[in-house]
Amino acid sequence: MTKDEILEEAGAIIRDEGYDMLTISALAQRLNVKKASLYYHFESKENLIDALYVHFSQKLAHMGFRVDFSKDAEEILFRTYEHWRGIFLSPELSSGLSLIEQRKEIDERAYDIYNSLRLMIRAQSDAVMENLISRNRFRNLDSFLLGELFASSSLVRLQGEYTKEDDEKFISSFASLFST
Amino acid sequence: MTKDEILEEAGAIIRDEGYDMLTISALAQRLNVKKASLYYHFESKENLIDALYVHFSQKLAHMGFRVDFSKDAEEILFRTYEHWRGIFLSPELSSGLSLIEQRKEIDERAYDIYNSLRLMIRAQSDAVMENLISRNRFRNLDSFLLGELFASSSLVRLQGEYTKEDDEKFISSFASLFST
Amino acid sequence: MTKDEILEEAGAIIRDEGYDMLTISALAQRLNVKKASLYYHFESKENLIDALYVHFSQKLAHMGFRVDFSKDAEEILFRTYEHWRGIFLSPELSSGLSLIEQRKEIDERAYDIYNSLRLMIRAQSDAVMENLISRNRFRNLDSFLLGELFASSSLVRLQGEYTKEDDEKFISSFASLFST
Amino acid sequence: MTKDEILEEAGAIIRDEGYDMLTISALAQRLNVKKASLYYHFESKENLIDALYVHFSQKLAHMGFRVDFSKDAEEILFRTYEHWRGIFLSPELSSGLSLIEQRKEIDERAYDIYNSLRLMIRAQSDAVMENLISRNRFRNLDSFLLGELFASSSLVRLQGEYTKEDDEKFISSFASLFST
DNA sequence: AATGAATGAGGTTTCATTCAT
DNA sequence: AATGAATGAAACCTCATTCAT
Repeated sequence: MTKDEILEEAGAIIRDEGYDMLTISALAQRLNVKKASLYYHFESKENLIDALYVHFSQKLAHMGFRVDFSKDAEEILFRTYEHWRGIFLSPELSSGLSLIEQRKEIDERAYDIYNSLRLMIRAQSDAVMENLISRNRFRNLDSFLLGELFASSSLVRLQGEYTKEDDEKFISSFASLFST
Repeated sequence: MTKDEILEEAGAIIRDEGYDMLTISALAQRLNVKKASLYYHFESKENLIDALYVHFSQKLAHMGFRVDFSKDAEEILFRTYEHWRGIFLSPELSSGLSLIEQRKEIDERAYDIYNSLRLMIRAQSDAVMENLISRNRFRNLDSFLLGELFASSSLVRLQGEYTKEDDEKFISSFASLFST
Repeated sequence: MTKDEILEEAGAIIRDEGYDMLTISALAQRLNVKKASLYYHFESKENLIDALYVHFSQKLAHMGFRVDFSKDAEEILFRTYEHWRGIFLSPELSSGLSLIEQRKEIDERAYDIYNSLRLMIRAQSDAVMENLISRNRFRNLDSFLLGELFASSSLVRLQGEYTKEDDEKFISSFASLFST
Repeated sequence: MTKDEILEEAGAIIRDEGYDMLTISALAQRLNVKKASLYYHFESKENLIDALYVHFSQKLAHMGFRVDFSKDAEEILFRTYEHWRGIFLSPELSSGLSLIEQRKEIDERAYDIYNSLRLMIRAQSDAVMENLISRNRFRNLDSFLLGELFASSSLVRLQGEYTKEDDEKFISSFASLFST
């Protein structure tokens, strides 16, 4: 049993059953290990949770963002959205996001990560808008405003339950709204 | 001590310290009452939490929405946003929102309320957009799309830490982007 | 079950089995009570131990000292010694003394009580010597020195295992050594 | 790491933090070694504690007692006292004494050592008194009683916090009290 | 309407110990 | 000679709950 395996399982509990259900007992049981064994790897539960934040934080930081800007506007928006969707739905990251979501109002560590994720998405959205405008695919509008509109709408969609079709319709509408 | 006082204090704990810190002991202590006394008012903790959801749900339902559509577009958007802001920041509702936020991925009751709040905001946003378009204050665009853009951006803003000035700048930009 | 009963039993464990054997589990078992019940009466184990020191301290303070100085020297010394013996052997106080003995080098609370007990005995010893000298029953010697000799010898005896006969022989020898 | 180093450190824990704080974990930590390593040197904790008693016992046995009886009474008493003081204050022995002190009422091994130490001091005290009397430096009094008085007073002093000056004053008073 | 007293279950953590390496 | 990894038992403590008063 490695630290990472423990963290992965801890994340799964938080995602599936809620932060308050993450107990050392439950964690040990799911890992087929005795409670005391966990204390060989982590000094305390608090310590483990801390590692959980760091773990997720690092994974997030490793999510590179590359978009092929030679495609048309709708395609670019779609790929951007898909990139973010990949973050929110990846089994690797979903548990971290669930932790953040549940704790962001309570725990500063969670809030900080939540914030930096939000800012990252916003920055990428802004960059895409600027590019689309500079390449004349979008009309010459306030790229900062478009960035916020696209980022926020995407964020809300990613946290809700939308069908892929509906997402596509939204992106297509968004693209045509601002296209040249 | 009334049921409402208990619920209010329970909400405060959830908002200030987190859902997992809502314990009968903590609640009793904050109310200067003995633990056993709480069982006179609520059959169980589960019961109390249930009442908490109902309590918040009812308060939400009582938030009427009236906008004076004779004003100009920016003013209408601003008042709409302020209405939502009132919900998110009111001391009465903030603890309920915190509960919803923390539990919406775990507890169906929370998810349902979260969803209906989201849909309510969305519906109001749509209605405003339709009205602005029908009154020729906004160009004849897809009201459903504009509704989503405004609602989502507002939602994200309301959950983050934006200054009033920044909010105003956003609304003004939004208005001028789609104005006739 | 009262606080005093708990403290009494806790003292018994310390006396009979040692300070390190005073556990909440053992205590509950001896009291025919569940562990959790003890936490209704004391916030924590530390808290309970604190109460134990106070409990013993108060009992000590209530030990009045009265000697009839009309008797002869040997009788007075003997009664004084018996008074101290009463402290060390009384079932009520013995457990407290055992706690003090075991912890006086480690725990300041214990050291303070130990010290005040030692000083009390010394002060009574001094007073007896002064009286015996002033009444011409003892020769005109350094009462302060005699006080220390009698107090120290008594203290050592009370902590060891001496027979009553041996104690009496000691006191009689001591009396005749300094008598007029 | 040798057995002796382990015992030394174990003694230090007992002296500084108390018998109940002597744990394998704490011991390993202070020795910058992993817990499991200690089991290479000692079969069990009980075993180690046993060794601790033996260790101390042997050290005690090696404390030779020699006094130059050609000196005057005060000097002889002083040297005797200093010899005992050396035992109680030596860094080598202090931790063993602390162990004995804490456990003498609980653990027979501790009680036996405590007793033999007490008897050794008493025997030495008696011998000194006999010698002083036989050499006419002390009056012809009950050497057995004087032995007890000096031994007990010294013992109490050595366990308390007396200044060197005060000790000297006591010895000088004691000497003049019984001198020819 | 409130509480004193108790409890079973389960929480986090520490303990001494083992064993393969 | 030492350690990484694990564990059963037991430590302290908190939880929601009950019930007679």
